[in-house]
Amino acid sequence: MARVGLTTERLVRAGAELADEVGFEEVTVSALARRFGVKVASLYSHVRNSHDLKTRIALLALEELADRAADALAGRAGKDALTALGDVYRDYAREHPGRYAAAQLRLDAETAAASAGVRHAQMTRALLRGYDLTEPDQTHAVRLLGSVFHGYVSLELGGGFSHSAPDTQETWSRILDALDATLRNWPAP
Amino acid sequence: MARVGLTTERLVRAGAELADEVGFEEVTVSALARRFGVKVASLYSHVRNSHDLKTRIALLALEELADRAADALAGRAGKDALTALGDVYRDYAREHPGRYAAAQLRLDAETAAASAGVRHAQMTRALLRGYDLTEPDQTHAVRLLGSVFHGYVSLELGGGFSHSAPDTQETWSRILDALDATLRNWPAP
DNA sequence: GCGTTTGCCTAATAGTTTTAGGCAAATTAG
DNA sequence: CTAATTTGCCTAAAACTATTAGGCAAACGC
Repeated sequence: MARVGLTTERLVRAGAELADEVGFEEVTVSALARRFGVKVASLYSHVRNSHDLKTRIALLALEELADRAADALAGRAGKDALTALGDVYRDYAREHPGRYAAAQLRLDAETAAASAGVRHAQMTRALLRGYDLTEPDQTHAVRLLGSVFHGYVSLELGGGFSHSAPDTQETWSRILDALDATLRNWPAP
Repeated sequence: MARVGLTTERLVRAGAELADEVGFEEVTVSALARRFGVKVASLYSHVRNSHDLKTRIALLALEELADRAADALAGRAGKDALTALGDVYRDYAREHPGRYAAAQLRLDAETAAASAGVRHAQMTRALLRGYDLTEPDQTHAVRLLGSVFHGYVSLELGGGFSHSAPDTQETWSRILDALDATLRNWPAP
């Protein structure tokens, strides 16, 4: 029988593409097998099960996102960095909605700790060094940024701001302005 | 054969409970039939299909949430109202994680327009009357609030802020403070 | 070439979704 | 109060997904 050359790597990569095309929910072992023209059972030598496959796609997305973030943040500080980081999340979600959804998958504590998720937290903290925040306010601010970025991106992607004026780009800019102002002038408790 | 007394209403309500117990993802026609002690096919007289069931659960959650919000906002203004609304979302998500997840389901435009989703937007706008914002800033602010509330709640629920100091209640308070300050002092473009 | 590893296969089991058609219980009518 | 009708839940069946066990042949190491 002709061998297609399946590897875990190729499966995960194809799974990520599939997610972007049809949605992360629809990524299934069967669909992936179909895409490679092999039988479903053949995938089970390369991924443990469906959950394992999805987890690996999530980890891939988290890494790609962290790589982009690191790139975008290099040499930037203050509002410039804030905008760059926000844009990384927003652009990634728009370019790769399936991967972005995958990145939202709940990982168990151990997997999460070994994932690129920690880099994300570190980079957000690094960004905040451009503002004048000390603990515990820095942590509060990390969480605020995470909330706004994730919340905005997922609402926009889900059509929550659908087709109504003013356009979403304008809102996004104004939200970044507002965030910058908030961080520069963090209110006392 | 003994009749159990299935109705669409009862199915949706039980589906919502099931969602809170095992997660919205795991709400399945089969599981619901099991819960009622009837055969799977019997449910198809009351809900069109699996997607219909999930949609109805989502609509229920949106309504419950809107009712709570209306209650909480009555007689409040300014930061008081802001805190009350934020707490409604956060508390609801903590009490009913499955329903909250359901409320995030992507509805098609028509269904969304007929849902309690529009009440949510209206209430947020009403809240903003306590601040000095005019269009289009008001819309930007509606979107900001939606992003922060949804983003924070879903990250907290997903364990994104897991078990690290400072505790999430403190962060939540500080985020509400920051939002209030931002709205009182909305930055010019 | 020969043996070993490994990749993909067939076969089988189990669970979910959905449709079609049937019988009996509940409801309405005469 | 029986008879007719509606309705509720059932059985049966097809299609798809997930997963495991075991087999054969291709690729590789010598």
